[in-house]
Amino acid sequence: MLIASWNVNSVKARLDHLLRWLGEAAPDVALLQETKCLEAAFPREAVEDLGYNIAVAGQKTYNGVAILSKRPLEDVITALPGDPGDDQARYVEAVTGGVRVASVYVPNGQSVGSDKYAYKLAFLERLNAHAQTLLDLEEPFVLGGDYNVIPDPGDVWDPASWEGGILYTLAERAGYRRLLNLGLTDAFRALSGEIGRYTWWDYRGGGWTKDHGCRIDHLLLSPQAADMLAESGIDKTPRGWEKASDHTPVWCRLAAEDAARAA
DNA sequence: ATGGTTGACGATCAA
Repeated sequence: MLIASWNVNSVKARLDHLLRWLGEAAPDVALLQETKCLEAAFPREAVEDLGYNIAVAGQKTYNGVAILSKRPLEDVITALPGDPGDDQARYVEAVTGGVRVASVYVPNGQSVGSDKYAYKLAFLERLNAHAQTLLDLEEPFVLGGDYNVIPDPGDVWDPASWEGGILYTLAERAGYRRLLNLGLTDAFRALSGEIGRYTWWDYRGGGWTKDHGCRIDHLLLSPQAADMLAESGIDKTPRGWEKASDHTPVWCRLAAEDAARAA
């Protein structure tokens, strides 16, 4: 089972890229972030024509997440538990092919100390609480998405210049690290010790051309999913396409025989 | 140069 995550930065602006990538990479499950449209405006038909079922948490202009799966989607929830007053579309979860998956768009946080920064840290705490609830089920699950957190110095092109800045403060990294401490596995890091592998390059300042990037998109696996982890990687290809998203897909493969057993 | 670029939307806001 091939599971991928991609912040598309507008599903409508990126529809041709999305369809091309779905055709070429052919993930069984695709977790999308920053779709930037209401559920009714999601290009459902074009995606369904490629054989995908769809679950959406939509919002106009900002945020928006989706799950695409070649298998049926069950037990869909469209908000991260823990704050009924939170109306931002940043979380959708479903069970598909015997694996629970979630598409997560952690807030960017804008600037350290801002209201948005506080919201980001609170969101990470809620994600920790929900992850613990899911861990108690002792089932395979994958929480994939744009975490907007650089975990370690090897995950950013110039750690010294990023020190203490947004995406890389000790508080953000601690909020992310607590997820690992609960028992989740970073699929990429579990199989690769490579530093300098990135998933996001800022549009500003020619980041892509200079490879000034950060690794902020992650697939976090429950122990039962990590036991099936066979392969993982970062697919830089779509970032090089004309009018690209500023993010590129990350993916992992869970061993088919074990995934079938779990189903 | 408190900078740079992109998307949604239609003046700025968010990233």
